Amino acid sequence: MESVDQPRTTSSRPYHHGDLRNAVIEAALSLLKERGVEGVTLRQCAARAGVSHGAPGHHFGDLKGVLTAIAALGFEGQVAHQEAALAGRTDPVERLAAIGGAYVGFAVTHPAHFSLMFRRDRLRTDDPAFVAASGRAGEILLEETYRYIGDHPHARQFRDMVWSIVHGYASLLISGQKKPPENPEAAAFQMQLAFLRGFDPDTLG
Amino acid sequence: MESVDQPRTTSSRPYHHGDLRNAVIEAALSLLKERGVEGVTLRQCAARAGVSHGAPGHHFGDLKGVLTAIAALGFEGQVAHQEAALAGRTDPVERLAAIGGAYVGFAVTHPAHFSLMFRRDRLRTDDPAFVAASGRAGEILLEETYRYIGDHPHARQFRDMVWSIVHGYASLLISGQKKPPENPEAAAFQMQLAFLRGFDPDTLG
DNA sequence: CCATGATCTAGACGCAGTCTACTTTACCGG
DNA sequence: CCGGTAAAGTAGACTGCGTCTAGATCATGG
Repeated sequence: MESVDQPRTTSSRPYHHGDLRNAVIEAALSLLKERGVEGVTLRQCAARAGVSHGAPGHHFGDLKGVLTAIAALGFEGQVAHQEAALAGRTDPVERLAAIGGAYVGFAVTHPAHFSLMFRRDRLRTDDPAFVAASGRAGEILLEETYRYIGDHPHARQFRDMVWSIVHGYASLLISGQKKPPENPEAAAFQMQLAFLRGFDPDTLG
Repeated sequence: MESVDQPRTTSSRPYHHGDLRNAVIEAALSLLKERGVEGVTLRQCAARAGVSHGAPGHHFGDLKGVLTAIAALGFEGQVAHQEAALAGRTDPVERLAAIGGAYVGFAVTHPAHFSLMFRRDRLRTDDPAFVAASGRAGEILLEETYRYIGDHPHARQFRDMVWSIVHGYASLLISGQKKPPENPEAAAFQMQLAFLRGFDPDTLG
């Protein structure tokens, strides 16, 4: 049981790491899971990757660079989770509800990662990879909205309502403001289903 | 134009401040507004209050204590804003929509303060004042929900939907995920109104 | 009037981000 | 094959932070 915070070995380690960028990201992800957003530091990432404290800077510029990179991975993971939840479903209502359920499911399963994704102050929000990943997350919701209500004049407004509900629900659970049910993903799925069945989009305007 | 980060004067300042607790809170609030949550530090609070860097600790224990105190003030301010929005309104639908609008209005007007209120990692969430203030914020929403749908079997579930929508909308605006409309409070009011008019609570269950 | 406790100061410690100068090494054109 | 150049990594310094400690100051009640 060796301490994971120390360099692997001081002897016979090559001067160049070889794949430091990925090693730092790996370290950042483990720190994020174990210690939350504030626990991700450049020096700890360097230690876990077995390099000097300044090394990560050459690949990411600064801490924001690292956090932005793993935030983008967060959006990708969330989208992947959503796409998995869609698999095999054909009913547009169920698909939209499944998207929402997966949104919340990802959030409660990876609370620190989810939080980071919306921590504007800690991210470089104009980073191309981040923009692409977060943009895709919004698109998948819009696509399923169109599948549900077609070319409705207020489709975007409707999407924003759906988005607000699931994002708000996830945020309230994570912040401890609302106590989580046994199965948050299923609860979110049901809530979304209830909303879709009970709400008439033609009311918008 | 003297720097506000420095002690007021080093000469003729009494050894004891007299009202340091309030001075620190005042300093913390200004730092929060100017520099965001991460900009609120014990040392900066001390400097703005004109005392030594260790002095705030005697009144708040640690940084979490200061942040918790101003987070509680945040909930109180939000509730006050909501109650002001209720003034003169009698229609239960409009009242509930106004609560939601004020919820979002407070958030976009005081984004850093709003963010802090839900930053569990930076707060002592079992602090009595914090518990009371945040609890009151949930109650006012529940009260207006009851006024709207009466003693409905799924009143709490309905409240959670309303809460999720406004909280999610506010969060998406603040995190920059959704671009804000001209008047966010009015937009939230309208969205809430649309939701209440278009959604049938009896669908729940 | 004085002792006691609350309040405040000042210094130290460790950890953080970031900057700089320097070392090591990969690689590419000749 | 070789040498120069740029990338990658090291090590130290600097500042700011939270927090702890020992000591100074002062208000207050007995």
